[in-house]
Amino acid sequence: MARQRSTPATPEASVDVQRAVLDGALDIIATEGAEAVSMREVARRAGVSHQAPYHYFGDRAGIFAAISEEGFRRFTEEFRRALELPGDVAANCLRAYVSFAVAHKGHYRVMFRSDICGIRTHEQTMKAADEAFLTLLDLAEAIHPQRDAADAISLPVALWAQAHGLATLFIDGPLLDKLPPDTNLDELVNKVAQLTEWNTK
Amino acid sequence: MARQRSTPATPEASVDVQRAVLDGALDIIATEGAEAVSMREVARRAGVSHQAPYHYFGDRAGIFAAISEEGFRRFTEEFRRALELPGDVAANCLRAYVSFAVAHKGHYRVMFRSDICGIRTHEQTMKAADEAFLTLLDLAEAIHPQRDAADAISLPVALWAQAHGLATLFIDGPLLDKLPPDTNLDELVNKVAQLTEWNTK
DNA sequence: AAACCCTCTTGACACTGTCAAGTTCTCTTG
DNA sequence: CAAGAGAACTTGACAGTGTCAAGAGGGTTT
Repeated sequence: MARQRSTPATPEASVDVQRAVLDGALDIIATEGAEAVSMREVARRAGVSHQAPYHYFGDRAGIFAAISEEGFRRFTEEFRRALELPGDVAANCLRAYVSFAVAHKGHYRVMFRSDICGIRTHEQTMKAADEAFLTLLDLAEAIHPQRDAADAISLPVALWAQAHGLATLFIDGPLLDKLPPDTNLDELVNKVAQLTEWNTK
Repeated sequence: MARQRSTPATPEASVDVQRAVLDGALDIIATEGAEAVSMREVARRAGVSHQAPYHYFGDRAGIFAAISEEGFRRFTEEFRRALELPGDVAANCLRAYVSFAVAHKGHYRVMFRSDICGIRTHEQTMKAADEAFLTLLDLAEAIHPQRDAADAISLPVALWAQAHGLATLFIDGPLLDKLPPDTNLDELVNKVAQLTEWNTK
């Protein structure tokens, strides 16, 4: 009655454990919030001892860092796809951004919480975040290619703020309580996109 | 050597304890993040037993709810002042919004974290949040008074998203790491305000 | 004087993150 | 093919945590 796993120490199984730990954590984050994640609970859900997660992730922050990294990678992928879609690139990207956040609530909730994942100490996570930031610069470039080189940052920041604000308000904020219950979120995002004009004079 | 407080059971002293608990919590939130708040640590900082905070706030979420409520009240006050300033009302309010968030980091970090303060169970906090939301509607009205009654929500949402996004990126996000180190944040907010035009056709 | 409440305190419990020290398997090296 | 190395865990312990329960002491009311 020592253990349930049939092939415990193979590399294949270890990936399973790693994945199970992350999935367990993501599930808790999405349903109960990041605070509710405990090393022992994710270990329990993964069917391993309370110390197994430490082997892969070092500490609690390590789990969040891994989730953050994965989130930024997937985000970059999806955002790049939206960048290449025909039509209004700003609206397409805003939609993609918010869709990602809503669909990957667990990831998104962690991605911008540097307080819990100690991003500065996890190089891979930082690199993934940088990569994501580059796609944002590409969007700004696509919207307004010949803008002032001396102020290359205002438009990306404005774009990011709008998208990030919308996303966090949808996920965590008290916004949803204020909306009429039959509100279509996709439509609302579209309207916000139509409402916004970037003054590129 | 039973206790240090000279007048323990007077109402005046009780306000002190309440305030000390909140201030201790706010200090921790602003410097280390909300996760780092522990009932016992705030009690220790306030110089009371580990159960005293429970008397006033019920549980951990109660402390966050009280902070959130206080935050929304102060926010409403400051935002209303900005609404009545002469000049570009949208720019004034965006500045006021971001200033509030940066100056009251501890409060702001909690105000939009319904996961940790269980806002739905704290009526006073909800009311304060509603009040704040109303000021936002007033801003939308000031920007574009005769807008379509059937879509009264898009512009407030768009405004809120921009301000909230900017604020959270400044406070918690990885944005600051991406900016040139000599960036003036006030100026950046101004530029974003100038860059934005609300398509009110 | 008695009852009562407000403002706390002390004590206990199950649970948490994490350090330390095994244990069991697989894979490489001699 | 034996031996050692290392990966992938496990069990055990510790201090710290949130919170329930049961007071204790003063002020006010009756």
